[in-house]
Amino acid sequence: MSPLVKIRSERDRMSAVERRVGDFILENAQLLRDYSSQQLANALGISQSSVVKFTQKLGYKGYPDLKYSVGEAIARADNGDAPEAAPAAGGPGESPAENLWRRKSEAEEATRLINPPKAIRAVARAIDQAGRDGKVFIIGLGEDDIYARNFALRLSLLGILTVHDFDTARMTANASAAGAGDVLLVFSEHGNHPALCKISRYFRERRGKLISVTRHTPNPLRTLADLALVVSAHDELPYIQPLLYQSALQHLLDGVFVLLCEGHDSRGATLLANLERIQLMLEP
Amino acid sequence: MSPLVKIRSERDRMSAVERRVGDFILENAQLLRDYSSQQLANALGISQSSVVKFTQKLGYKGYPDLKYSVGEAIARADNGDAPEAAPAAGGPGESPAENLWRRKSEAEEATRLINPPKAIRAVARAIDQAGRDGKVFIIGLGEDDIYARNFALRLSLLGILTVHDFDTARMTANASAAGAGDVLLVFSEHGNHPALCKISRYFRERRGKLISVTRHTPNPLRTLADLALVVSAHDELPYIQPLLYQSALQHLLDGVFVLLCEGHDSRGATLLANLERIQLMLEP
DNA sequence: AGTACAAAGAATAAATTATTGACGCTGCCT
DNA sequence: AGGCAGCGTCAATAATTTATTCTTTGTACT
Repeated sequence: MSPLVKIRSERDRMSAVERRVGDFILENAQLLRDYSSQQLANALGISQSSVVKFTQKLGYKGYPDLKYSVGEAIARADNGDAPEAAPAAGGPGESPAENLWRRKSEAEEATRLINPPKAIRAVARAIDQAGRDGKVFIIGLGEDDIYARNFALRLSLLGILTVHDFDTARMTANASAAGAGDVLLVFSEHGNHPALCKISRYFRERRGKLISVTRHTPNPLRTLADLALVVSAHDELPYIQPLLYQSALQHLLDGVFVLLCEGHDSRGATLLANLERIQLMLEP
Repeated sequence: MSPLVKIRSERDRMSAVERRVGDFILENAQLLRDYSSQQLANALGISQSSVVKFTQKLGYKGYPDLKYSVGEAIARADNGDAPEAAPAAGGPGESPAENLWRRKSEAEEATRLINPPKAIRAVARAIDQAGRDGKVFIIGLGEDDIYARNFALRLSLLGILTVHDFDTARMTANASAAGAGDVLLVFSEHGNHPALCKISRYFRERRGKLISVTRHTPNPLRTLADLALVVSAHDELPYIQPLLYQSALQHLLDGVFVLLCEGHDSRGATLLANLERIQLMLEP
């Protein structure tokens, strides 16, 4: 039980000196942090031993024990978010860094909301499957290439064969090698690049599984896809929005990645081995 | 600032004994309540004075001060209401997604802690300057290439001329074209790739400004650099740690990027124009 | 090799905390 | 009224805990 509540409840049964101690703590709980039992006694003009006895009567082992509990109580009272609650929605005192962080969190949460765990698991399963009996194709253009490249690297570290392209010509060529059991991951923020759509359609004709990663808008690519991951990220500032998009997308992909890792021990082992090998190569 | 986060953020820089103390506290924070500094020392088989020094290095007045802060942190963590129902951080009731999100936040916060705003501003200024009267060279190998590439793209969108390489040969060649007023951004998680160090040294000889982006460890690259950005991210799971690293690093770079954008209206205009042009190109 | 420096521990000083015993007060019983 | 039991307070002091100093050890850098 909170020491503050305890003090209040016992207050009536206390002696005069004890009551003074109790009242002081109730009113100056936050000061207690820097008070020794002696200082507290001085502040009240009483003896140090009275302070200690007070704490013991309340059931604590001694003064430091009570002090610790009061600290907990205070921390619990201002429910942790004091630093966050104050500069809440775009307050003026908010630093740019904190603001950015908050916006990112919002985007990530929004994105998490529109991608049910079921969908994410389905994507992970599909990729896992393709990693066993097939290939994983990945494509993204422009900025999307960055995300595609990133994810492709992660997958190869897991021992999943990935074919990563960043132009439509090559991917068109590669796609002709695709068949059932393969997966194509298309990264396209707006989901309406004609060439990508064309490739996607072609890929589906060859009975491959299509996974799209786009904004949460109605768009042709997403419509084509067997499985669709969608991202939500908005900001009025043109230089902020891409950051949010990336963050939310990254978080989404990380979720898939973790599922892949946790699915099978063998994957984890492969990853570890690969990481070590790379480490060695980079630090001779 | 939560002592637990602080410990995590400093972990890289700690000596072996200090790290043991830190890890013990991170793992047994709730036990600390009943431990004196001597008992803690015994539990770890080290001297009591080492424990005290540990607390002081972290910026606390002494052991009791740290202990009090840890108490607060724990109290804040289990949000006051459900004392036992919701077990502390990392409990089994927590979904993987939420857990990952929390770990990321911690890494980002720790990273923010160890990079003072002043340092970030200095980096932004240096890049901005180079964007006007010079060139910005960027290099990263392996996974670091992803981050380097990402940032390079962002810079070019801002109208800053960037030379991005992902192998040492090319960069070596390019570096010979460097001079005063130029900036080299080196991405290297562990900061001890010999070739990168060599290039960096060479670049500095040519009077260019060197900016390193590494883990928060003492490492050669960071030592060489005029300006150093550092990242803190840890997890016992080998497949989680890279995600945290990336997240924290990304957040750091985003901070720089935002500063660059906000510094001058002209940059914002360039960005806008570029985004539009790209948009058109991708969606004819 | 030699020096400089940092880190850890042992010893010890300082501080804080807990206990003891003395003193005084109040209330109550004879 | 006198005396005594019980409680509360405090000063003194014992015990514990914490902080500092100093020495040793190991390590990195000439």
